[in-house]
Amino acid sequence: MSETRLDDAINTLKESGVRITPQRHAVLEYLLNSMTHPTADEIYKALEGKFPNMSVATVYNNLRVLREIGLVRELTYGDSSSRFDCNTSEHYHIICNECGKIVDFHYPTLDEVESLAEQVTGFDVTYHRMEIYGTCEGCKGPATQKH
Amino acid sequence: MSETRLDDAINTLKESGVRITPQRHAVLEYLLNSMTHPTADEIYKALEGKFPNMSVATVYNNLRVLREIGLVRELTYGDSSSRFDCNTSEHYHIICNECGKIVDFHYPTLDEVESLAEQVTGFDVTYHRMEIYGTCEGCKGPATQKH
DNA sequence: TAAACTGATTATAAGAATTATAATATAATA
DNA sequence: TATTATATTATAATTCTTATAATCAGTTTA
Repeated sequence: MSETRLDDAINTLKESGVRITPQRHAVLEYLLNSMTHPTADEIYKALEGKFPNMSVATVYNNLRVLREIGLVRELTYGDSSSRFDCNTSEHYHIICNECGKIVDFHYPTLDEVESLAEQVTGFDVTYHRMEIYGTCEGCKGPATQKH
Repeated sequence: MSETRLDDAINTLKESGVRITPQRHAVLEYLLNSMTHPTADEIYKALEGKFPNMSVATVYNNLRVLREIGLVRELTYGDSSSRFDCNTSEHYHIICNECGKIVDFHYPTLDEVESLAEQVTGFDVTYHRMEIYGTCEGCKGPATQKH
């Protein structure tokens, strides 16, 4: 479905003079098709079958390269490891404090906040992030809590 | 200036049945008087002089206790280590991507977003976080970039 | 006051996530 | 093809955080 997005991303890579290696291509493709904001380790495990010799360092290196070009955004939630997201379509996240589930939440982009922040602080604003925390329906249940 | 806030916080500790040890008191006081959202290590280094025998684990333990009571909020920004904040007055943060500087940014709480999120997702919302990212005035300068 | 109990601190080790290093391999260019 | 530059791999090192066990301090009870 998102062939265009992948092509666009690869064009961006080419324009940046970054080589498109099989591993790099796979990391990018996996991120584009993934809706779950994976961690580096999850990406590594997912591509292990296709690239049995791939190192975890390669995943981190490629994520860094993709982030530097602006194709990928690194997000740190409460848990220990970073999560990675292709920052194409704007949306927010709501996160369950009990089970860690992450659900997309569509809401108009808070442009007003950004522009006011620029005026007040003198920063050049590039983006913002917002997460909502709470308890998901599954974890709200009577005695069925945690773990 | 913020004697009242410290007293309030200590009362909360007492009501929760948590012992008020010198180390715990010091961590709490440091956080209340600090405007910089320090990391655990920064707190440790700041109190090292007063408590030469204090362990880093003590700082982490106390931060966890204070967080569980609700006196302290743990924030994970882009960098590697968590930062801690006394979540008394509601405000947002704007963060410089170049130098990591964090500036408070006052804006009306986004209650509307929370209530809409509850309706749409079925979560029980407890709180939200929003951070704005950009380049601060100091880092915007001509060739004076990074580090 | 003494003894017992609970919780806190310390020192240390262990764990996990990420980054750095050096050697090898691959791709691009002349 | 030869040369050069970049990527990958394997491994080690760092950093942040948590777990463990022993010691210590404060509180309660007899």
